[in-house]
Amino acid sequence: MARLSDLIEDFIKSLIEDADKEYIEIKRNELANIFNCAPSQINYVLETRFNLSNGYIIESRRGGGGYIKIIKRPVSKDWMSKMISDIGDNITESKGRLYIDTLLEHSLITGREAALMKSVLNEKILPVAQYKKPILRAILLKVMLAELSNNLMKRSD
Amino acid sequence: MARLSDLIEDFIKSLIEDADKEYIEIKRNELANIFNCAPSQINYVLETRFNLSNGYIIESRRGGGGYIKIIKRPVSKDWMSKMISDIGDNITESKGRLYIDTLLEHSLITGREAALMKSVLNEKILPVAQYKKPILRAILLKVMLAELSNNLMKRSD
DNA sequence: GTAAGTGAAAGTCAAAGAAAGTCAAAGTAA
DNA sequence: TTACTTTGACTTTCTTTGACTTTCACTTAC
Repeated sequence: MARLSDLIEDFIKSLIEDADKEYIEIKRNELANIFNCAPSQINYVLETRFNLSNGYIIESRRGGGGYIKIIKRPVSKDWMSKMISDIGDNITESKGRLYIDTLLEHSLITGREAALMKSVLNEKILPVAQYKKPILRAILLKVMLAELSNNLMKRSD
Repeated sequence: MARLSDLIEDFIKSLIEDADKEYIEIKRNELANIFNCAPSQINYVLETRFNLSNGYIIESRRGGGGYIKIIKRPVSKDWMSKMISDIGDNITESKGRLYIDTLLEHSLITGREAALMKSVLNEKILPVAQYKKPILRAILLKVMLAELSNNLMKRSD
């Protein structure tokens, strides 16, 4: 018996397939209704199947007219995607800067974008325990790369 | 299903676009009538979408011949430092996005920079305890704003 | 002319409504 | 047993509505 979560996962993936955008928007309650399950089941599927390391970014809003937006990072063989998988679960500030410099050298980002990206990797500013900084930094860097990757894709087919 | 507030927001923004001044004047009741909503809905939109940190100033007068004047105020670098002190020690994702949208609207940053900045604020990706997210977010946003402000300084005069 | 009254605005605030989020307990499968 | 799923009660956030208040320009009474 297929798991409900798997069915929902497939359903969402087919929605993304069919969309001509790189993202879809759903209503949590509607979806829960279709599958006749608790709304929080949807959150579970999103957390386990559509997280960053699976190549997705989730954005949402509560209240009237609320929504959940599921953004798929293009999985191609380009620089960006490779970098993202290269980075792994943790990274030092200096290594992070190297990645950013590489993008800059190849003119994939502007100087200001590079500066912006480096600013958040700054060891000094991250308000978490020392040992967690490389982890947080890796996540921040990856989410920025994912965003850029989306953005570059849009631009030049 | 677009939110009423968003429709009203867009409507007001297009009015400002079309005007050749940096402000427009509306009648609250007329506008409420166009959108078939409670007049106080207009106040809600003004408070949430056209406030100071969004780069707008509201002036109004009650009584017969009353009006609401919405002024789009030119935003510049020194304004960014004001933003930074406005933010305080913690901020929600949606408020953070508003700050970024303001910079974009006033052409201080590019769309890609905005996307980059927003990606880092994403509630879902921050790998810290729930209650710490607004704190981390505030730090990240402020450091990015500081970087930008620095960058803008260098560039023009 | 001034004061009081009148109606036409806009303002305030709190309650109701509409989503989504969280968390932990209970259920299942490997 | 252990890890993964499902469920549901409760919370938080954002929006919409409406009753009530305040302010202002204009009349009317004196």
